[in-house]
Amino acid sequence: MSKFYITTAIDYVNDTIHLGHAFQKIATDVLARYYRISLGKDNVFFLTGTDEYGQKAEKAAKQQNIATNEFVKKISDSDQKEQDSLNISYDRFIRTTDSDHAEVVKEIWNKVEKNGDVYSGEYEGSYCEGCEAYYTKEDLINKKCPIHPTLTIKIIKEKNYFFKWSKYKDFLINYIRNNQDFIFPTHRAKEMLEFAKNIKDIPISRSNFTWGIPVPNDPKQVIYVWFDALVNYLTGVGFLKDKKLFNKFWPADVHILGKDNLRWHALLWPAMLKSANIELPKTILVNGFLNINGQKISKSVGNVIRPSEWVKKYGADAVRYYLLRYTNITEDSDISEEKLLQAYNADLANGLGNLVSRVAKLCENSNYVQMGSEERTSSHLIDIEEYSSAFASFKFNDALSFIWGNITELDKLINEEKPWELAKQNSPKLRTILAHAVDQIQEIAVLLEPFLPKTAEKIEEQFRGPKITSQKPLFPRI
RNA sequence: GCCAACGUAGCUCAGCGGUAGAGCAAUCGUUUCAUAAGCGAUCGAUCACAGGUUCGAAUCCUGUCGUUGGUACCA
Repeated sequence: MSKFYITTAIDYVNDTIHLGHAFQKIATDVLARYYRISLGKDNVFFLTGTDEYGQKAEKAAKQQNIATNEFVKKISDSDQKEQDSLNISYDRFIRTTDSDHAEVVKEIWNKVEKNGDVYSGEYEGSYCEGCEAYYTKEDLINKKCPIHPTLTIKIIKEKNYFFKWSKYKDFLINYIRNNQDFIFPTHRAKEMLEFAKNIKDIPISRSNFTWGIPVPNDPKQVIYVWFDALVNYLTGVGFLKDKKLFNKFWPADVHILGKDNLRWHALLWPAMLKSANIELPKTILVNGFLNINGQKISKSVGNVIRPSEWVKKYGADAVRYYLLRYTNITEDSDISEEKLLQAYNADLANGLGNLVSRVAKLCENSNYVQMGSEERTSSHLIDIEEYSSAFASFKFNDALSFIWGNITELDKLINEEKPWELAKQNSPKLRTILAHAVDQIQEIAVLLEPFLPKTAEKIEEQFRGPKITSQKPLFPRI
């Protein structure tokens, strides 16, 4: 692999992102930072952003009596602030309302249409005016909407443009079967294969609201949000604007997304790309959801926490650490502030922070001078098998366990060699032990870079030499 | 209802056919360079439950229960 293009899901702007979204952003950021080290900074592109069109956004804006474009900007800005608080190192924060995006969406629409995959049709469905949404017959209870049982369900016909999704049924099934790496974890691929068997054409335009990108040559219709949103992955790397950038980075190496929108990424997106004659992304990584204290994160439960709230209390690196160390990215995980605190004290304060303190103080007390502190060749260190294989299979918790194993080992070694006694005896062995300890600390710092960028930087600075001095604790005990 | 994943010590997870593992928490001991930190030891699991296959099953098969996801136009 010579380049790495990774994307997060773009978050829908009906509300600011919470810790659940942060989980995905942090994982993506760790991968981006890891590949920047191993492939070089210029060979990685990291895209994230906000998904802003659609009826829900329009409705939410109306409720708050704000112009829709102002409303979505407000949420998008606060999403970006949340990501920044976590030190997410995106190369572009895309908004689907960005002007270059609309151009790309229209271009894709035209390509798909030219390929004969767009046709005008009529969508007929059971419509609830309370929800402003269609229901399938199975969803209805006694032929009534489950949320508005007093209203009558109307059979509404809407003229729409349809995408010939069904045309790509066999292609999709074969593609998923023949490319085992396409959907990760693999049991999600099975889910998609089941669904693909019954794939039908879908309407990709709407006429009952206006907040969207207009259909080319038919301004009465707007493009369906998913058709618009997925295309952001092309816009983000300069599909029309910057051919050089696009050719370098496309196809995407990893799309990371929540399990709730897998279908669109695993089935609709590849069909759209195939129709437009554009190469398909390599891997779709499905992340699980976070629960807090065993409960779903939701407004109605009242347990929504913004990432920045935890960052304020514990620091970005602590939140990043906790969220990836005690979870499994592909599965649902349960988190709590109490467990975060436990991890903070046990691993960051007592483990990493204390080790850094004790080695620094030992160096300071013995007037240790770091000789020939040449730049660490980070990319070499990152080739450590146990570490890199964890990244290859997206096992962030394993990579972190490996680093903490190194921390424990160094602590043990210091206990055994007792450098403070060697200092009293003026033993020549002291220098050797300290040199080894400093070397190990530097290695640990490199391995930490993707996960705890700020902390790694502080450690690298502190141990660069020639003189190494004791500094304020990295993670004061709480 | 149907399809699928998951269910291993209080917690987070590893093991996926050959005498139950790690880290955290708890308890005890020990060191003093360090953030009342470190290190060692102990405690702690009929591997969801019930059958089956096998010389042997946490590991394969069947069923039951529980959790979660999907079951199309919802971001």
